[in-house]
Amino acid sequence: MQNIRTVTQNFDFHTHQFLNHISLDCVVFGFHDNQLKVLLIRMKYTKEWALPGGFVKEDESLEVAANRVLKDRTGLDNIFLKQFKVFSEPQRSDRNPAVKDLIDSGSNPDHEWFNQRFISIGFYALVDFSKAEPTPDFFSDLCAWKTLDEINTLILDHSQILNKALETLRLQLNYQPLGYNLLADKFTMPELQKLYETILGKELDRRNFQRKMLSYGILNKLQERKTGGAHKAPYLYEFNLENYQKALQNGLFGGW
Amino acid sequence: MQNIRTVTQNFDFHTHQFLNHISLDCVVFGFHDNQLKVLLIRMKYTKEWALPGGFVKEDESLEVAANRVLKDRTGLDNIFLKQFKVFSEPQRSDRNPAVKDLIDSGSNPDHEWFNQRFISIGFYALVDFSKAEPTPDFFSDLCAWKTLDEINTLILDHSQILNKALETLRLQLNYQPLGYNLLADKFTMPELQKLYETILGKELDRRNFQRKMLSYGILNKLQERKTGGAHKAPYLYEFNLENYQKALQNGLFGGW
DNA sequence: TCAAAAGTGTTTGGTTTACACCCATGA
DNA sequence: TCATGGGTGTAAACCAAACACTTTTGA
Repeated sequence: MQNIRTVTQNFDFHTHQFLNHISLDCVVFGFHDNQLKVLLIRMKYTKEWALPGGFVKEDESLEVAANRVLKDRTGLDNIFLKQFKVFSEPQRSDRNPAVKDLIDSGSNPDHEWFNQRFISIGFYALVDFSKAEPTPDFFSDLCAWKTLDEINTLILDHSQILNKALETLRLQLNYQPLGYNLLADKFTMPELQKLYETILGKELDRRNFQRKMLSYGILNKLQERKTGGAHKAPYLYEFNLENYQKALQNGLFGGW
Repeated sequence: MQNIRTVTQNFDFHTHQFLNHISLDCVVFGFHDNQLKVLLIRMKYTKEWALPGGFVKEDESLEVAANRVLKDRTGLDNIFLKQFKVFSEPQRSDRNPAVKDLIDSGSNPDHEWFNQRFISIGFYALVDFSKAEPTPDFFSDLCAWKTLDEINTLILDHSQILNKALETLRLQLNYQPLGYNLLADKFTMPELQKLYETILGKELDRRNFQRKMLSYGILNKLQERKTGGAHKAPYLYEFNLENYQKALQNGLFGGW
């Protein structure tokens, strides 16, 4: 197995002037094939899976840093993202012994950087699956979408971070424009419903869902239909963003 | 005006081993005289008002640190507290020039500590007003409850932090045991209603409020009444904590 | 004794739920 | 041609909003 120096040879954290002790991790959600997906990276040498993350430069806010990280991982600008929790257990960033050896081995000038204690700010991000181009970072050899049931162990406390993000998504469903940011510009009612069902983890009545959604006045029904499916062609809709934002101020009430 | 050395003479941040760049600020809410109150401290020399806050020791999680800070400010243990947002604008902890002079003056060994960039994790806390004993910290000469309309300018971005806490409180009203933590063990229905009205910033119908609250099954009606008021003596209630917690899992729905 | 606060109940109208029928499409 | 998914409609149950009357209390 290669020395970690190879891994970090072009990445001197001290000269890059990142703030000590502070990292951020992003739970990037996408929606494809009627399934919720999460963007993960695979570490180069240990082949462990992890959430994409990064550090904060001296002149960046957390939000700017997270946008930079996400731009690197997806190629997208202006991604919708929200802080949801800071993970700060003192032992949370302790690596397991094998990985620690890897980091400490040789005369890697950055091993102290990695072995310091980090608190990590968790962000969740919503992206249009079809527009993102998953790109690994310097420490990973792969960046890919995974459905929730494809995800097993993640490094450190990343599983916990992911779970908290999911819980947050569920709670914020009526307060954040999740549909707008996760779906393509034009989408069908069944697609929107599947998104809701996936996030909520339960099935909803097709007809009542449609009635309620339309009653909010946040959708524009298009004349166009989505063809190519194996059955009756459903209408396409787009969000009326102005009304959507306004409606979210008070929450889309009624409970699902 | 005294040298800042006097202020920090017993408080060497380097030997106390706090993490660099990380601070926390607490918005402590209490409810008294049918009004929502916030705990503030007054800085010793500048007499500016601020949110109580602190720093994180090397072996503490944020939550442990926040509990320590709150124990110091109120004398209470096991306070209900929640992170709500990290404030991380690069310039947010820049002091105004006059205060900066104060900190830099003399050969104060800690002035570098104060002049570094901090990101601050915002916590809101809910306490039983009657049990808290406001106590200033090393940098303040006064710690006191303030109603919202008594609060003018706060230092740094503390006004922004306070506003965000209030917004969070409003959004979490149906998901967190606000009543349980803000009211005394026994309380009247009108008191509970006033709490809701204060947080929501609008009036509610007395009769509908009572019916809905009782329908949740989270209150135990006591035989006791609260005497001493100028009018008909209202019944006292207490929370059925088990049912309350259970009900909050799904949110107390219906919207107010 | 009376104004103000508190306890209790009813009517009304809207919303949610549950369910049925018809249409379109590719296998 | 038929199984499947999609569009649209309706009756019943439920819940929330608006509102009235009575009781208790200290000033």
